[in-house]
Amino acid sequence: MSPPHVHAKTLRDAGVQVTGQRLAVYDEVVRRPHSDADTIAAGVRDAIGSVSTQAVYDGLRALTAAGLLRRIEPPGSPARFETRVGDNHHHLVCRTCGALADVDCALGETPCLEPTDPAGYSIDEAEVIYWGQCPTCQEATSDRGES
Amino acid sequence: MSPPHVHAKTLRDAGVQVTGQRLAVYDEVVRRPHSDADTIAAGVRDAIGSVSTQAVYDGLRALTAAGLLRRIEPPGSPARFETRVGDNHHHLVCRTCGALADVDCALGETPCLEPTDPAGYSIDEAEVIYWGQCPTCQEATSDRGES
DNA sequence: TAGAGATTCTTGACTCGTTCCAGTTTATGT
DNA sequence: ACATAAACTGGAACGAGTCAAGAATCTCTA
Repeated sequence: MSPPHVHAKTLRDAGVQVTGQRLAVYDEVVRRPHSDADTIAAGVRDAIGSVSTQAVYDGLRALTAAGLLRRIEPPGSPARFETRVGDNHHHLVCRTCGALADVDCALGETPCLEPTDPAGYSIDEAEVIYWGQCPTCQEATSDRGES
Repeated sequence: MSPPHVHAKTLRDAGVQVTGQRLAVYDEVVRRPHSDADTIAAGVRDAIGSVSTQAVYDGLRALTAAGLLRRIEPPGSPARFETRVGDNHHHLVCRTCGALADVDCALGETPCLEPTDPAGYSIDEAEVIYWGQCPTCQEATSDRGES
C-alpha cells in the first residue's frame, strides 16, 4: 500500500498527464509486474475504489507509449505489463501455468539482433521467449508421475 | 491448383484423419505460408467450394497437434501457420505492414536455449521474433521523408 | 487562484479472433 | 457393408480490446 504520489514526478517527466487512475495503474504494475490488464484493473479498484476498464487500458497505453511500461504479449495469454524498460531482457513462460519470469540477455545489449540473413529487413529489436516449465509445475508434474 | 490428394499420405502418416477439408487446408498452407486462419479459409473455399470456419480452425488445430503445421502468433496480429516444422528457425515481423519472413537460426540447432539464469525453469524451446521493417515499407517510409 | 482549453474518465455498444455446442454427415476398422 | 468414432455445419457465445459521446478532471496562463 505505498502512496501513489511517489510516482507523480515520474509520470510528469515522461510527459504523461498525472491523474489518480494513472498513478494507481503505474503503482500497480510496479508492485506486481507481469500482470494483465484485468488483474491491474482489480488492483487499482482495490486501491482507489473504482476505475473503468477503459481508463485502465488507456492508462496502460499512455504509459507504454511514454516508455514507462513495456507490454509483453505471450501467445495464448492476454497482454502483460512490466516496468523494466530500456534494459534488454527476455522472458520465460511456463507452458503449464502461464507464469512469466525475467531472464537477462545472454549476449549483452542486443542479443541475436543480427540474424544470418535479414532478408532486407531493418531490425530494431529481438524478442526472445523461452518456453518451458516453472519449478512449481515441474514438481507437480513429476509428482503425478507424468513423462 | 495442385491436386490436394498428394498430401493424403502425409496426413495419414501423421495420424490425422483424411478429409477433403483438411487436405485443402494443408495444401493452402503449403502454397501460402504465413497466412492467418481467415486467409486460409478463403483459399480453401476457393479450392473446394465451401467450408465452415470451424472446420478450418479444427483442421489447423489437428494438423498443428500432429506436428504438420507450426502456429506462429506475433503480437498484434492473428495466428499464422506454416509448414516448416522441426527445423529451428525464427521470424522477422514488419512493424509497418505486418509481413512475416523466415530467418534461419544464427546459433545452430537450439539458439539462446541456455539463458544466463533460467530461474529453475526447464526450457524446451526458444522463440525469437525480430521486429523491424520489410524492404517495401522501408522504401515507402523514406520516400515520404520520415525519420 | 480563476478560468479557458485540452485531456482524460465513464458508460455502453461493438469488433475481431476464436471456441463451444447440438445435430448431421463422413471416414475408418472389422 | 456396418457399426463406431471422428469431423463437419450453423449458430451462439466468449475474452480481449477498441470506438464514441458526453461528463469530469487536469494543466497552463493570466
